[in-house]
Amino acid sequence: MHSYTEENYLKAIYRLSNKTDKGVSTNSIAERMETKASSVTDMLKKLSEKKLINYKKYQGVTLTKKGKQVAVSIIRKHRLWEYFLVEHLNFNWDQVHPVAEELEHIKSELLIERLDEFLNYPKYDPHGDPIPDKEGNFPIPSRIKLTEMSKGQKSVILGVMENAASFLQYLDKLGLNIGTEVKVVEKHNFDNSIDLLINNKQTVHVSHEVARNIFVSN
Amino acid sequence: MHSYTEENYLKAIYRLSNKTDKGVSTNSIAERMETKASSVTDMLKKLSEKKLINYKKYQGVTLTKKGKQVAVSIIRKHRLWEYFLVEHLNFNWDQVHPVAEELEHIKSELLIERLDEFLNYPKYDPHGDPIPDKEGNFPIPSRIKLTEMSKGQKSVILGVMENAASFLQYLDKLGLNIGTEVKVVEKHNFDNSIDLLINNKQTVHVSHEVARNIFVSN
DNA sequence: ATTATTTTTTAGACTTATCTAAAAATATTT
DNA sequence: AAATATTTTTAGATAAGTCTAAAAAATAAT
Repeated sequence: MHSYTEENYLKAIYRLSNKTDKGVSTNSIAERMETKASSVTDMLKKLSEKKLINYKKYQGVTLTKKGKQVAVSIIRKHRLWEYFLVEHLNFNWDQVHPVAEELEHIKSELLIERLDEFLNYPKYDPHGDPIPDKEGNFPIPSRIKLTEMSKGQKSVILGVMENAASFLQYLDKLGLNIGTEVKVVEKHNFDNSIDLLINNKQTVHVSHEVARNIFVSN
Repeated sequence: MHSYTEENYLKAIYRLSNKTDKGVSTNSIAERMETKASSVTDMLKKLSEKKLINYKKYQGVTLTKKGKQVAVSIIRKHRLWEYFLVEHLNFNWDQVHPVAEELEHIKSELLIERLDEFLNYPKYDPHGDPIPDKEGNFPIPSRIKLTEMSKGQKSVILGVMENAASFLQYLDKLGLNIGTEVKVVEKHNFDNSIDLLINNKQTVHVSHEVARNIFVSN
């Protein structure tokens, strides 16, 4: 069907598409895939021939319906496996990504349906990212960035934008996890950092950079 | 580390080694891998350079200690995944092989250790094949072929030698599964077929070809 | 022990995905 | 708008794994 590599390109293009409404540039793909622009161009031609992307030279690319379907199905597999690893094999949330990166390419349809059933159709992965269903529909998330909360407001952490292990470990250290209750005690204008009261117990200080990578319930 | 393809060659050589005490021939590998002898030769050179096999031109190959370790670890992963698929995802025993064939190449050490723990350290896969432990040691099997049973003897089915889906489905139809109690009612000399009483209920007739692919407890 | 057959290896070509270096197109600056 | 800089594409090479066709070695047959 599609090669491991093709699937990874489609996934990368999908992710980048969500950040702009224009076409995705060759360089941005190269950067994300940690490869060279010339390699990207070669692959774009191939994906275009397979009708997985819309591609005109120098114009940037968008996914076709078919391409989007493939991308979403890979993301679905990735997140279901992450959920499995954390819930059943006792992985930490900062350990699952590289393993799921491999598991997401296992081909069997039956496997992923049965896994979904076994896990009881989870809606969010361990990082709080939404898991699309079999038809490719995402659960409607009602969440805002932590930076958008106002002073005195209370909320619950739903997920993160950045999945790097180092970031997740830092959050663990601060005591910030999925489900943690937070209240904005103070917002500092000079650097946009925030003082948070967590679970009505201790207070922690988070930088703007950290806060903008955390989603809370709305 | 080792490529998907290298791992498959090592697995094939390991399996073939168990059938002869001489070195494994190029042609036999080619047949098993459904590839051409010339491709096999190329790969043998590569595996030899990596010290995974002992190879001298025209002589046939054997696995080195290192090569055997890799092969056994792949088999371990394959069988643990098969067990998972049948026990937790409700796969039938004739559906698991192709999926496990992919899953066995997932690299994470932690994954397979945790999976083993989650499954409660099973000793046999759904086909009755022994699962080596982390150190590569197989459980000592005490089993004989169904063809070796004598008239009147009672026993329990422990496993099969042939894993083709069509064969497994045929066994299902006959009512023969892992754990099924069988008693040899009659052995027919002219074609070596056997009449079996299963679970003290119905009697079935199995050909020599079928019987020699079934393992029973000793 | 020579010939014939089978097995195995070599040589050269193809495919997929990658790279470097250079050319072409687009964007930015003055 | 001309010059400069950036982005993207092309051309040609490389590595892994495969293939066909032919050569070399080993085995079997007369």
